[in-house]
Amino acid sequence: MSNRDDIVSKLKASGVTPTTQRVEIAQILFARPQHLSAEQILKMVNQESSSTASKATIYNTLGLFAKKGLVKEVIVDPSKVFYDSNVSKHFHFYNIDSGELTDIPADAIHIDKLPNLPQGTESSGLEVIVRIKNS
Amino acid sequence: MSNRDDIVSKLKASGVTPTTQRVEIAQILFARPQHLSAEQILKMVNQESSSTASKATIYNTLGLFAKKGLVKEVIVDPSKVFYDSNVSKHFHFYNIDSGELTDIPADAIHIDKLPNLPQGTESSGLEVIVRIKNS
DNA sequence: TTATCCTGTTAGACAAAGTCTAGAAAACAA
DNA sequence: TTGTTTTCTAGACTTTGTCTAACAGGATAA
Repeated sequence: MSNRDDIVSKLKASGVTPTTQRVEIAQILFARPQHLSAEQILKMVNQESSSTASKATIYNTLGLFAKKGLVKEVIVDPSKVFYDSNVSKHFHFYNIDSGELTDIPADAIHIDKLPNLPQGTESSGLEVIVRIKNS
Repeated sequence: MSNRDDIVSKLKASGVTPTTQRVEIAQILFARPQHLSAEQILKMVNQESSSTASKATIYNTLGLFAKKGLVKEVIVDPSKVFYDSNVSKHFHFYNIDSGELTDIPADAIHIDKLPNLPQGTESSGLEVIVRIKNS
C-alpha cells in the first residue's frame, strides 16, 4: 500500500480525485497502520515530502478522507483528533500518561449485549477505549 | 443532593475544601445527573448564581473535581470536554448530528472478554461510546 | 491586635487546534 | 483559446483551555 499507483487507485476507488496534495497525505497515512494528528501530518508533509500542503488543505483533506471512509477519526485526547489509517474493526488503548494510542484487535474484546438505539437514530460506530496509565 | 449542606458534605467527604466558588459549581453540576462543558458551567455560574467565578477557577475546579472522583471527564466531542456528574458505571450514546450525549445504563451492555493490559500499565477506565446519527 | 502564611481566586495574556474567507492556481470542458 | 469548476493557499479568526503574577481572605502565632 506504499507505492504511488496503489495510493492513487485507492483514492479513486473511494471517489476521491487524486490531487498532488491528497496523494502526498495519503502516502504518509497509508505507509502503515498508524494514528496521526492533523498537525503531525502537516509537519510531515512539509518536511519529508517533495511537495507541500497548507494547513487548510490538510484539514480539508483529512475531513474528506474521513467522510469517504478512508480513515477513521479517533477522539480520545481532549486537545486533538487522531486519524487512524486502519479502518477495519478494532478498539484502542489510550495511555493517559504518554498520550500513546495503540490498537486492540477486534477479537480481543467481545460484547455480547448492546442497547437499542434511541428512536429515529442509527448507529454510526461503536467505540471501546481502555484508558490506561503507567503503574 | 441539591441542598447546600449536602453539597458541602459531599465536597468535604472527597477532601475538597468547600469554598464559595466550588460550592456554586458543585450545586450546578450535582443538581441532577448531566453532562456539562466548562464553558457552559462558566456561563451558568455567572448568570444563575449569586456569586461569580472566573474562567481559571472553573477550569481549576473541574480539574480538581475530576481528580477527586466527583465528576468524570467524557471525551467524545473533538472541541470540548464534557463533565459527567454521574460517576457510577455507565456508557454513552453520542449523537454526532446534535452533539447530544446520553447515558447507557451499565446493565445494557455486557462485555465478556477484555484484552490484557500492556506491560507496566494499569487500567484507568473503560469507555464504550455508541456514536449515532439521525436517520 | 497585627503580622505572617497558606490556599484559593482573579484578569488577562497566551497557546494550540481547528475553521473560514477570498483570491490564486490547476484542471477540465467546449 | 476561453470559460467554468474544483482545489489549494495564506492568513485572519474563533474557541477551548493553560499559565502567570498579583490579590483576597481566612487561620494562626505572637
